[in-house]
Amino acid sequence: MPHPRSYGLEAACPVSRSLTVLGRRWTLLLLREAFLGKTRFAEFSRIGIPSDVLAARLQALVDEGLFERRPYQSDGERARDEYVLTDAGRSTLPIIAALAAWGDEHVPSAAAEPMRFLDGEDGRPLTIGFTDGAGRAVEASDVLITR
Amino acid sequence: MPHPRSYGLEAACPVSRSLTVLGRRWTLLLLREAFLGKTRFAEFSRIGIPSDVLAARLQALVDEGLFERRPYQSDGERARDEYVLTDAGRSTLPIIAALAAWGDEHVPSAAAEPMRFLDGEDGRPLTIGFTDGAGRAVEASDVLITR
DNA sequence: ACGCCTGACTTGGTGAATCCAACTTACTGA
DNA sequence: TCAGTAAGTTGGATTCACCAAGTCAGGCGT
Repeated sequence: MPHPRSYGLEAACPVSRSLTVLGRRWTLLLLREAFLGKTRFAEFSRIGIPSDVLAARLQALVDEGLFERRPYQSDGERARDEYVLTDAGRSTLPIIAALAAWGDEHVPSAAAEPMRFLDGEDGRPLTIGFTDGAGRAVEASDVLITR
Repeated sequence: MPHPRSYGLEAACPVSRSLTVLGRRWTLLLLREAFLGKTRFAEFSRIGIPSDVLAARLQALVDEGLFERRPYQSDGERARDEYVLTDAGRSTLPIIAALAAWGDEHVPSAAAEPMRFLDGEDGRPLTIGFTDGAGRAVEASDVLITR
């Protein structure tokens, strides 16, 4: 069973469906590492995840189409696989950004290293938030949710 | 111990700190329900969470300042407590919105009921995404992350 | 007054997910 | 040939989540 103890891929609520794929322990941190450029098993391993769990998560992320497993060879080393983000994987960036913004604001830490998001073309700092149809930002406190 | 088997409230990475508070099973779904207006134990219970886990999560959310527990009495019923979002709790809305958007886009379901976010003043539909300092939207595919 | 009902939990036992240490496999470079 | 490293796998312990059942308090019908 690929998703035991999950909310189900067929749930009506899209938050439940997302969490079925992304909600298990370590999964979102692996995506964060991938956005920071990590691709190999040993690199992901450094965040402290047990190696058996890492193997299981990487397999699941490949199966679900968030990571692509590719043969890789740097010279002088033997061939092995690397894990790179697919389009579906890359499109989780707003989730990572929203988590980072909330953590920076609401869970202070002496060791905090704030995470920054920049425009790829001109390097302007970016923030995550709500925008209307014309591309204008709207304060989160002014937003209503409807099912 | 309030956060066993977590990434730690003192982690340098804000994503890890957020997930220490928000990452356990059911927690983000309880926030979603709160945004949809639910406040009482029995209402939260309807999403399928075991009652012992619900009691533990509500207590943790109150302790961490995301929910406020308030005495509540509707006429003809006895007094009981309701759980309402604090400012810190309300500011998780971008996380919920990002999860909802990804789920709607990447985890299709026959039973899907898309989630909508509206401007509280004029009802315009809103989307979650990156904006620059001037409040203009930037495509997620053009965004760089830096540690 | 008495028992019943409902909401909000608590308890005990079970299974699943995670953790940890140790082991394996495949290749490489000395 | 031998040590070293990357990428796993395996076995056993621990923590977490699940489920059914029980508790407790206040209100209501009779």
